[in-house]
Amino acid sequence: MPLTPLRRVNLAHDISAQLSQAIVAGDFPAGAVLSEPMLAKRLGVSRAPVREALIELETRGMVEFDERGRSRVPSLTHDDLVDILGIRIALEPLAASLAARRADPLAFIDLERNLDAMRAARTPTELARLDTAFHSGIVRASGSRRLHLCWNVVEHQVDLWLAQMQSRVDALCHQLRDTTVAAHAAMFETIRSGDPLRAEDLARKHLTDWLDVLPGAPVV
Amino acid sequence: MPLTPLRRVNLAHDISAQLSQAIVAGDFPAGAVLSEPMLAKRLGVSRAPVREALIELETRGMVEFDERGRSRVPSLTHDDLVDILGIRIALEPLAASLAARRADPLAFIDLERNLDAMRAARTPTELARLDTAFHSGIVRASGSRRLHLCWNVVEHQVDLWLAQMQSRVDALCHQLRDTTVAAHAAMFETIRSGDPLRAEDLARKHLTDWLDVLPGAPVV
DNA sequence: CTGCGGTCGACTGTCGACAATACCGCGGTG
DNA sequence: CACCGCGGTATTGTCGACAGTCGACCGCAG
Repeated sequence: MPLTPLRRVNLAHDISAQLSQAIVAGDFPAGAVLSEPMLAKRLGVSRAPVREALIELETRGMVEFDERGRSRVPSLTHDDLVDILGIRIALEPLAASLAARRADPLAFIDLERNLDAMRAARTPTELARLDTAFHSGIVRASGSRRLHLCWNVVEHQVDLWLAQMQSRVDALCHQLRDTTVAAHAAMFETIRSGDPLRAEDLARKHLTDWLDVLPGAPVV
Repeated sequence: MPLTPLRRVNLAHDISAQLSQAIVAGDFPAGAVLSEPMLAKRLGVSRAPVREALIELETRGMVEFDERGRSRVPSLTHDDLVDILGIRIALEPLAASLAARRADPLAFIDLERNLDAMRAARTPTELARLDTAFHSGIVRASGSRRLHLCWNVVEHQVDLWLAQMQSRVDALCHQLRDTTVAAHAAMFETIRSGDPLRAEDLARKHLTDWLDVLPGAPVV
């Protein structure tokens, strides 16, 4: 073991992650107010780290501050969804291209493991989670810290969307499961083979396919 | 007067803006440690809002936390610059396209004013600031809140870059001034005329031009 | 019954304080 | 002379507290 002694704890970071999960899990529905004392009490900590976590989530668009400083879970509309997808179509092909150029074997392990997990996944929720994780993996494989910062925004938005349209997503995932896995596998192979242009195209195609299929499933 | 009652103050937000400016102004060079007590003392506030501002800047990549929690100004390399430009080439054409589709007259006023200011600008620093502001204006004109969140990351990176390579940037700006103004004017006209495809192309071209000119000016 | 003012509770923004920890320089020791 | 331990200092992470403010609720006058 490399014995990499852990960095000092940071409650704010943990709280941020936990809050994300809670929101995605539907614990705080769209529009819900996240009051700091309430969260602090539930988490058994003081308000300071809670505030810091909320600020972090705000810059990623996972919570919104109203004019009075209260944080709420934003509610997404169908337009928001198209908006998010547009940004993904801009960013992810770049990530795939960079990943293919970089060819980081460590990242490949992650991606491959994700593919296996996806083939074995049972519940649609699990499937959706793995789908997002795969795309995250590609961004990480790109090796661009800044692209990753941007992606953080997008990822949280996607998570939000998954939380708010769970039923639709479940249906779609079930329906598109094989297609998705095949598309991911193709992207992975192309990236591993070191073909940036084709990887870029595949990533774009994979996302625009979603754009095509979504209007057929009008959201809420 | 419309009497538009002001939202409650938030020191953290102001501090964040002021810190950005200070870093860009070269007050804190790359690698400098931004200790919370020092900043709090200089700003005449307590550490709490300073911490919150630092967290916000961290999610935008304008400061980095080391393993011990200290925040530092990141130092950018030439690779980082190419990286940033790559992301801009991914995001800004999308912004231009959306802006053309949206055609928000209010945003147009901003852009036009910026163009005028740019034509009248004297110092290269002023020119660089206006250049970034123009691109920000296009992102704002796109009307996409999420795109704006992503852009925040990029903008701060560009600011950092401007701060750290000031001499090069000054020289380039002076040299490219007319070209830049012309490109901006063309983009503005295209967006106002409501031609998304052409706006997208122009934005991409404007940025890839930079990509071409930069290797000729090796950084540092 | 309706509209108004006053009061109560809750929440945010900010502050100062405390424990824990890592760095720096110094003195002692082999 | 080199090395190790040690205290002082600075900084972070966290906490509890306080003021200001806003919304909700209630009683009262018209």
